[in-house]
Amino acid sequence: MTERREAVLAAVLALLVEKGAAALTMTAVARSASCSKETLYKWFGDRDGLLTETVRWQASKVRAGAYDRQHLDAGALRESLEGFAANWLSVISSETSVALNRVAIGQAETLGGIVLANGRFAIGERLKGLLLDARNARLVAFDDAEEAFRTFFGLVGRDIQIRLLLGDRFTIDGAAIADDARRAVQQFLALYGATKTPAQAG
Amino acid sequence: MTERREAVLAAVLALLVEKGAAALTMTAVARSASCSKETLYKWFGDRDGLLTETVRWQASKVRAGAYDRQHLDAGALRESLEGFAANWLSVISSETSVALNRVAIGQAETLGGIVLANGRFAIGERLKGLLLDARNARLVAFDDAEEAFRTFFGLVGRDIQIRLLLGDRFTIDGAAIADDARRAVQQFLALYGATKTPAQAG
DNA sequence: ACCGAACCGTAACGTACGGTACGGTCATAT
DNA sequence: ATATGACCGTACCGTACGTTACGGTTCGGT
Repeated sequence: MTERREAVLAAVLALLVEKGAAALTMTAVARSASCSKETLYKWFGDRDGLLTETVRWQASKVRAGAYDRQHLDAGALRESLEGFAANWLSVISSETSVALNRVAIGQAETLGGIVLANGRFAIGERLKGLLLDARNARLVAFDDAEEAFRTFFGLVGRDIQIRLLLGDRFTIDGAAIADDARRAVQQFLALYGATKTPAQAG
Repeated sequence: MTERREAVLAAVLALLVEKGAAALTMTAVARSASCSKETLYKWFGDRDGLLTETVRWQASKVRAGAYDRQHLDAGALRESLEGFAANWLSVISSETSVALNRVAIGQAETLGGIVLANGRFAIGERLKGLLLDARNARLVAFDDAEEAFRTFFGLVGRDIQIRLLLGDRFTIDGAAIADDARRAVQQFLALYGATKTPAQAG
């Protein structure tokens, strides 16, 4: 991935965020990236290839949220879960993510799988690892890690992503994300925590 | 709303579900509905009007899930919540809803608001009514009905809608919906129920 | 100095689609 | 019987966009 290539993809992303998918014409990309259309086609094949490359590139930047596998006690678990939750919330509420998910949904056949693999399923695998470790440490109890993760996913994301995708003006700043993450983890541990925590939440 | 009009909107919906938004050309609609393009433009103004009308029409069909306000005890509450949950799950997992949400997301400026108003916010208002009644009856405890509803929303929907929107092949039959609804309500009541229910779930 | 590759800017091409126009048909009303 | 109007099918128009082609420029290698 050369630097010039990344500049082009960054231009695609910027256009997507600012003007929406409809305005993302090859001409607009070429002008915005100060490159010729011929170069775009030589590098990316066609419009679909350019979009695919952009989605992949952005997805590769989102990777984050590994947790510390050492000494997993209740506090470390909570902290790791909150880290996952806050990171995930900041991703899905970012303008970039919203714009990219919009185009991926518009071309679910070709792009949806990429976004799913790098988003929902990537975080699922990482989080399930944490959950299984936590279960081994008798910190949580569940039968099915996948189901436990899906509940966590729901408690964290709630209605945020669909509202943003559907155009609801909706700003959520860092403090709100931190609060949301804490609440979601609190609720998750109330449901799955092996140590009895008060069921009251919200 | 005349019958012929509905037939046209039904054709739009069918095209949307079968072929996707990209194949939804005015010519295709006219052919599929066995009407002329001129009629389409006379009736609906332009393509956007046709889409808007279709979204509105479908939204008007989704209204459901009023609950029985009489004698709200723990059993009736659980039953009503499960009814909401199952209804909501069946809606968002239907091919029609997926297709319609896809186009609405693709045109979030014009269509997203309609879908939000008739989906997320409509069910929110109805469910908050139930939750407030339940709180009056000392069946649940929360400070903010909106927040409680959003948690319910997350526990019910989890990752289903985003996965379907992004093209994940994902069938969920009536039995699975019923199971999911029961689990979600169980978890919700574990978090918000005033009567102490076992926090164990999943 | 010169070559070739890569690239830029722009023009051009083909096509597909939104929107309009028009002739023909059928039903209803007078 | 005839007129009116709604509607169908199709042809047509203008435009926008994906894609290709081409002339000019820059730049590293020899």
